[in-house]
Amino acid sequence: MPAESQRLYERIAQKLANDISRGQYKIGQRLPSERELAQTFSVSRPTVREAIIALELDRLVEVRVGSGVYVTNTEPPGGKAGATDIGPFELLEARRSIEGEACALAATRIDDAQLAELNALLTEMRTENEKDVMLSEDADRRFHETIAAATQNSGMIAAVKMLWDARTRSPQSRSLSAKVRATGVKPRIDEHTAILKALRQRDPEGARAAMREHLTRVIDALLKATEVQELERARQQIAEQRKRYAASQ
Amino acid sequence: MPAESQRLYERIAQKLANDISRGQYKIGQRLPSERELAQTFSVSRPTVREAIIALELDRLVEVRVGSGVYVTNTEPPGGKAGATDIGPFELLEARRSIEGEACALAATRIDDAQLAELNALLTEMRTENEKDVMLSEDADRRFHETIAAATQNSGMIAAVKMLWDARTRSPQSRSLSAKVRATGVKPRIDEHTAILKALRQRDPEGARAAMREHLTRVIDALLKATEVQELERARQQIAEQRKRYAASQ
DNA sequence: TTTCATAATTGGTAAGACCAATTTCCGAAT
DNA sequence: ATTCGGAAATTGGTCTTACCAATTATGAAA
Repeated sequence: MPAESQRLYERIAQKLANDISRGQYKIGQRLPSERELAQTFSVSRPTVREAIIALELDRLVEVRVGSGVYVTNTEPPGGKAGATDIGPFELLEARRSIEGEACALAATRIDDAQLAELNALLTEMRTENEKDVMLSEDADRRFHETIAAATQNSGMIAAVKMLWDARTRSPQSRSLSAKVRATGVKPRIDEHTAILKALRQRDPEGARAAMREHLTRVIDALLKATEVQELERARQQIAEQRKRYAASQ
Repeated sequence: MPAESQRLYERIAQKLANDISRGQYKIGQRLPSERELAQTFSVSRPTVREAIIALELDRLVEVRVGSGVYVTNTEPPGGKAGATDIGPFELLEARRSIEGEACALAATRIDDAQLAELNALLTEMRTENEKDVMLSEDADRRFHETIAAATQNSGMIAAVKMLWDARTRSPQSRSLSAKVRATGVKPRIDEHTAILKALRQRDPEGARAAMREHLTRVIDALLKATEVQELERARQQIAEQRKRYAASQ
């Protein structure tokens, strides 16, 4: 019977997880006792225990000794947490909102060492801008992540990092940024300089504004680039049609 | 020994994980048999099995029936990717910044269905507030996540979700929120109502302000709660000292 | 040496028992 | 009638034993 199937406890765990996400058991509610579950599923208690441990490690349930097993979540956290593919414009809009706030927070807490690092990254971007675009983009990322670090808030740091990771991961964003690069748009030195200046002055509102301004311009550049791209695509399509039309004659 | 300790299988799993990351067992190598492990750790075989299942779910090992348990990784994948433990106050500060912006974005894009859902969640929070705190907290989370969803920006959605997941995951945050619950602080209906009102009016600035106000108040409540907690701890410590002093005479 | 069947090993599961923590509930005291 | 305390029932935690199935090792036969 067990053939090449998955293990018993995995099936039980999946059934229970389904029941939970299906609303059979709601958050805060108690599951049937291990003995009952064992009988219901016609398996032994150890197997039920193994399944419950699996659910517990997925933070779906929480066991309280002597009391029972309680539902704490309706779906596993890892479900699609880090794997979401975020579109380029969504990504930039989110960054404008989130990094704008991060920048405002950073302005009140950044220390001189971090300011110096930002300055160094700025010159790096300036010098690398010409020869190596990849290097310059890396400096760009480190610039933004240093600002996030300056907030001294691991939640903000994680959020910013997540967005940049998503950018790296997303095929759409990668190809788009390649296109933008091809159109000659490079990381904007002056905008980054404005951000650094506001941070130096410990000016939260100014820092936020500078960061939002910067990312707004990036969005605009991207829009323009995709416009060009769209035009190119349309032109090609027309040429295609023309050819077909000509061929059918 | 049984005290308030963690469960046996967790300790065994941790020992094994340590041995693995320590290089005691290298990648591809076979672990001792369940029976041997049971003997060396002086526990029963089911317990060893539970520990191995825990390692398996962390993708540290892979079990092959009839053959043995093999090491596949030297450290859990979630090492510090999404698993960062964010402190309660950091978390709330990050949420104030990020969800504030999310709320402002949502105000311009939220549709009537989502407004209705928010309203439903509000009444749910109100009615469940008295009887079941868990349910009411779940409604709270869904309220905030619905607002994030209303931004129609998967970057913002992912960021907000990440922070709430971090809260669920963090032992610190969990215990702290339990403490706060004990002091009688419940999800604030009126503050949520203010947020909903601003969203209804499609007022970005008002929505942002309402959300920030709400989370600022939560931070204040948490501060107060920890103060009380600290006071209690201090009081107990003094009583302890007094007792010892009296006893030594 | 190669091959193949048998034995030994290993994980998978079942069943039963006992312990400790928790909850429930009923009787006694107020 | 209400409240308080403790016993009993419930529940998860762990151990022990046993047997099955898959895999691997062994060794005898070709």
